[in-house]
Amino acid sequence: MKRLSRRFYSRPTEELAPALLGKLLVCGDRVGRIVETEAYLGPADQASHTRFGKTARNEVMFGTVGVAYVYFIYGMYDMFNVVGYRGREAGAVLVRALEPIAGIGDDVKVASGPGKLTRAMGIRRSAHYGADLVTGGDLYIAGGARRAGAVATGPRIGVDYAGAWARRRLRFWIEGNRSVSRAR
DNA sequence: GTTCCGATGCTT
DNA sequence: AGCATCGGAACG
Repeated sequence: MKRLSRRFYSRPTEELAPALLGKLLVCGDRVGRIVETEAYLGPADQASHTRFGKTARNEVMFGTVGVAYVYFIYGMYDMFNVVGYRGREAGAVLVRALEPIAGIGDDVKVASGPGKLTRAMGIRRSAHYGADLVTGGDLYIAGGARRAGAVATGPRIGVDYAGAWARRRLRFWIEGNRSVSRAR
């Protein structure tokens, strides 16, 4: 499978997030189709980890695009993002759900949610923080074989603290796909 | 169907 | 103290 290029990630996350739908996330011999994403922008975005500027946790969001931003939350979940933005900005796309393709069983629920998919795929902050998806390593994104369905949009999940930014339609999913996470 | 809660540890 | 979550319990 062919890795997506650096150029693919060099665009605003609100464009990158829907473009990733239907692509294949690969970690070793495990594969899932991306069916749900969220765009997180630069420091103006009050829901983004970039909103406090560059810190030890989020520094890769300000660095090379096409690199993994993996963070640990709620004491038990790793979340997988890929860095993307255009020009002198910052940002990343959170992958929220995968359709199982290979190596993770065929239970629809196993990768339906951002905390669950990292467990299913074996993605960990300790192993993959800052990993370059373009040049090498076990973790990457490849073009999908099938065409994705229609793209639906809605507010991002779990960011109600972010005021008007919480209401922007920066969540994207493949309409009707059974692996899309249920909103809370 | 809904709402609430605890788990568990890093970040600000 | 709060968190880009989740599964289960309680309730209606």
